[in-house]
Amino acid sequence: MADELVPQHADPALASAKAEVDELTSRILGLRDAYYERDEVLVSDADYDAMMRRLEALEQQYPELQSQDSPTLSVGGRAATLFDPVRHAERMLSLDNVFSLDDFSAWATKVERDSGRNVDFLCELKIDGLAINLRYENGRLVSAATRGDGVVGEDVTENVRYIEGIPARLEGSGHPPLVEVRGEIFFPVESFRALNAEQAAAGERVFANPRNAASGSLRQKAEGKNEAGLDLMHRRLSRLRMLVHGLGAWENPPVTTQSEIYAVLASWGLPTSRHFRVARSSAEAVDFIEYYGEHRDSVEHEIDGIVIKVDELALHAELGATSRAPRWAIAYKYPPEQVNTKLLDIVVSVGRTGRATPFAVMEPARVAGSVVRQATLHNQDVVKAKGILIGDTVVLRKAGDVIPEVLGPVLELRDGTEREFVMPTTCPECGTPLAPAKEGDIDLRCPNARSCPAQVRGRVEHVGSRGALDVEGLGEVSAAALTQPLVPELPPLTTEAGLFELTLADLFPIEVVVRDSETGLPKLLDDGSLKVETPFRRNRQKRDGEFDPTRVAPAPSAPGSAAAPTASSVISGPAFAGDADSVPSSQAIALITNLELAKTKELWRILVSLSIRHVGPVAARALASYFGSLDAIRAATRDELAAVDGVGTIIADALLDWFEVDWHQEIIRRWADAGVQFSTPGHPGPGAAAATDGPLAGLTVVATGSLDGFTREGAVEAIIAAGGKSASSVSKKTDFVAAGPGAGSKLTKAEELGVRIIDAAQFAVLLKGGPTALD
DNA sequence: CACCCTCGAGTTCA
DNA sequence: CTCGAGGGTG
Repeated sequence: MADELVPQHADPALASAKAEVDELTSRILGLRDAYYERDEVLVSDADYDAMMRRLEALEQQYPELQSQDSPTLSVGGRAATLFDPVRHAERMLSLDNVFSLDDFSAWATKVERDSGRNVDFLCELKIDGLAINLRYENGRLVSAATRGDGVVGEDVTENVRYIEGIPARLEGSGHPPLVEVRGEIFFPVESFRALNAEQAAAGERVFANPRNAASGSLRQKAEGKNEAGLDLMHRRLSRLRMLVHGLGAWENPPVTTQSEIYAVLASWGLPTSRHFRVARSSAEAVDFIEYYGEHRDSVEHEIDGIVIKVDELALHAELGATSRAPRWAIAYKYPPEQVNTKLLDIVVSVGRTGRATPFAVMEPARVAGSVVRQATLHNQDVVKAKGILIGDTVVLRKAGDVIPEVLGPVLELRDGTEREFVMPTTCPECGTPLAPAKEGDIDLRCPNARSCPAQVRGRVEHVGSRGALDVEGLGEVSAAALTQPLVPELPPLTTEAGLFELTLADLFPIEVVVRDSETGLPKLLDDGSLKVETPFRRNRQKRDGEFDPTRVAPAPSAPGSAAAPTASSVISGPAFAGDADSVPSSQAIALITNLELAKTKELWRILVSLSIRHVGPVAARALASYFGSLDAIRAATRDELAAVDGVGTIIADALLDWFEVDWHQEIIRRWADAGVQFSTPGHPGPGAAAATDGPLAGLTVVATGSLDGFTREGAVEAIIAAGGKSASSVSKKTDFVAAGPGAGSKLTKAEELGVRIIDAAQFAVLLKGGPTALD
């Protein structure tokens, strides 16, 4: 869907914010002009400050709205006092922005109407860097200046001389005696990563993004530096690059189009971009926009949009310019991949393994198409390394367009009220002192595995998860409901030991406090009492006659599982039909039914659901197929366990340790008593895994994306059933990558490594007949 | 000791 | 889906 590749800004809040930003910008610039040029004071300082603060706030919320001549960028004149001012020979205009394809098309239509004919559009990448004006006199570079406010910029000539690719002297001939060239200075993404790695290693501040790095590098001052400092400064400058994209006034140019101008610039030895195209229609321009929306990462620099210019120079004069921007060009801005937002707090959560993980709680912010309010910070060292303080404005992005990540603070916006994050010494859920699992570990853990509510809740949820017993109806919400105390009684589950003993009567009384999805605070009723829900019971329907539990359809039974219990078999025995007013909800019946189904699932799934350290689906499969039963695993020695392929001494120790613990033994006993099957029927007993044969013997296959005819799980099962190895990541050892639509980085990796990629149909053929069937 | 792999965690969407 | 951490293997 095109909308997804290039999300539309249908957001009305954005549109009104843009109007306000434009209004504020022009008013403030007008006031400044009056003040600096004519010594007129038109508003009070307080009003002026209020306008600036409002503009800053808006730009912080919507960074894409910040124009290059925004007054917030030159506030305080800090940079202007460091570098000498330079007056540009010709005003450097900025570009108007559009934020949706519809708005772009509207602009193109208007341009064609005003021109009275079809128009060719020159499309190029909008580099996220610093606008620079180079002045050449008689072919020699005499001045390089930042954009500044468009009229006066800062003189950075000496620094620019160290940038590779900017000629001190123009090549060829035919250039006017005085010519101004416009371009963008940027930090290539690769160099930026290297720079930040070096900065971090040296304990220096890291830059939030390549643009900041470019700006910081270009604005370095030589004064007061010793030899080593100068050397460092020059090395950093030499990593910068520039691409030129425009030319100041040129009387009677020998060309008629903008694209020809680029050829001329290149012939003078100036660096021009390879990524441009002349579009014969606005539809072709849209193709260009969409293409680079998907391939933003394939370019050496960051891009924040696409610039579309009318190609024909004669039309530039005809269309003219407003006071701020030309009418013959527009910038299409992609939704930002990075935004600024406020770090409200750093909170620590405890997972099922007891690991204490700090995460950032932020003011909700839109990034790459969704609203984010939390992001993991991994551990206290990462918090420190990022240098963020609670209360900071932070840079937020989505790694791989999915996972929210806090990059770092915006140091300029600190006001002194920020405070450092202190890692708690006790578990935020149960108060037990946190400690590393072993000497030297960075991660802190809550050692109260048995009764820490967070860990019990996490483990119960884990049992229901897809990689374990895959119990429909046992997710985050039910796990929390089952493990929360029923004031004043104990919760239905104090550990996972009782999970398979649950009955409808146990679920029936559970009440859950309803929380506001925005604030996370409990909702209150009008009388001030807590609003609660009863997810496992609902009011008896009076009119529709009696409740008939057998009419509630059970979840579809897993293929191959014999004699799936039905809803009626769950209810039978000491039937439970609720009380006078209410009956079990369909959720309650589904949960009990699906737990019943889970008892006879494959041994490896049972193993995974025990939450033994390091025993995930892969190790569990290896153990299950080798030993065939939990008893055999329990009876095995350390060496016998470690003999299993994929299991080493550490996992062996983890298993032995796990079986030692008495409440773990209780889990096994009670699960077994409740009917959980801890063995694979028909398994011959411990021994080498059956020699793998089948069409895929000896082959490693990775499935990614949505493969027609397979679920994710199903594809994995099919690979194993065919005698192959199903891996979760692509490496040199991978033989095939079966990729469907929606495949992401794994597909890229496969292309990089030259691993053979097949589609769903070929995958099916491969499963049946092996690799030879493909050719 | 590299490499490659798996585990575990957090997050967001339809 | 991606990352860091840490295990297993050659």
